[in-house]
Amino acid sequence: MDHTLLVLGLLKLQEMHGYQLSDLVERRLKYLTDLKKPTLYHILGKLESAGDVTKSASREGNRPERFTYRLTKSGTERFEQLLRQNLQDTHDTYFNDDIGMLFLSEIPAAEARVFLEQKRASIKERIEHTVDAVGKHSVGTPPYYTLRHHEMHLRTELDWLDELLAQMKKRAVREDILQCLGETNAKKTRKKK
Amino acid sequence: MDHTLLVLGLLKLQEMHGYQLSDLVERRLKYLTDLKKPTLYHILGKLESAGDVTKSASREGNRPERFTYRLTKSGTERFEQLLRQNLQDTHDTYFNDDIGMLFLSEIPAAEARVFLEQKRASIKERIEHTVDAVGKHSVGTPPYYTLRHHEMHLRTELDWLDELLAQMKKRAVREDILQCLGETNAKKTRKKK
DNA sequence: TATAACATGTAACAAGTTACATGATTTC
DNA sequence: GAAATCATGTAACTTGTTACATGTTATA
Repeated sequence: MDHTLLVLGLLKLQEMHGYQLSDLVERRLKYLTDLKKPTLYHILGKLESAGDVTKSASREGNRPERFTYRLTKSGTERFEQLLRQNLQDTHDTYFNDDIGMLFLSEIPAAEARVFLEQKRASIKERIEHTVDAVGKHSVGTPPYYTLRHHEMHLRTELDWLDELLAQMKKRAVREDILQCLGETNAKKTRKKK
Repeated sequence: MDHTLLVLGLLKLQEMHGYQLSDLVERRLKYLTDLKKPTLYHILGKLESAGDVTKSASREGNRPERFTYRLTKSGTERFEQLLRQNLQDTHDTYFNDDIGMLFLSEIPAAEARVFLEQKRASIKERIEHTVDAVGKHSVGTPPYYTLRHHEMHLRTELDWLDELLAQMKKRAVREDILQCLGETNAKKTRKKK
């Protein structure tokens, strides 16, 4: 994940201290990434030693000291470069669910159905939360678009599960995974080039 | 990613040597994960010292030695436990694209449109490849379901990009990202609990 | 005869996680 | 007076990546 880009981008919008950044990510952007506090502080430390951000201390009363991070010129350049890179790259997305699904025929069909139904219910719940969040944003803002993105993929997840469950009612999931995956034991068929 | 589950599962289907496993993953399952050879050998090493697989050497002629890995009883148990865990867990999926999208208004609209059009083209290509691959599998096999899953998400990606591009023609992407994300600078509104 | 495929790894590094450590202030 | 929130980090660990190292055999 492009955590460095995220941190640079947020600091470009506004200077912030670490906790504030972390809070923003954990509350408002948790559908985007799961950046943990120690990872964030680690990134901030690296950005600082690279000269992309500056750190200035301030204290209110007797509270712990706060360090406000501010983008430097080099940080702004770095941000723009990483942003263009991110927008140009094609990112593969992998679903951890698929790994389990690949071996679905290794457990009894009845048990599998229970798991899938549970998954379905939990996705339905998430969709509702996401729809609520989308409704709070006005069309045309970047957070709206990314939230909408998230919502669309959750709906696809639901559609896929429904397709799978419907087909499981008609036929069992077949067990010959390896054969389906093609020749693996036999000498590979040379690709005629 | 649940790479350990994947390796255990494949070895449960058939004993294999490292290169064979790696080849299978890279050729047939590259839509599922991007497991690299050194990572695979590392996982095999750990499984071996945990007693989940056994390693037996064999040699054909003067070729480099091959080590065939075979699941042990404890490995089979471990597999079943990890599989049930995977099927029950709700996995968050994050899209690296979203991080760039969040800052779309930080570059000129015309440039952004070019990037998005490129992304659209590359996704269209992938869909075609995936449809081809789906067609080669028969319905009811696990690889069919996971490939179909992949295809559906790619189509959603295309739909989303089209929605975004259509709206960008009507209105500019707004720049007030922080305001959209809510109060960050002001004292947080305490949630009334 | 060169390159692709077969076959296995190590070493150094980068990224990220979990648990721990510390201490103040505000709200219930 | 306890719990949540504010605020910052470190240390140890896990996971994964890139580059390197080595050598054989089959195909173009």
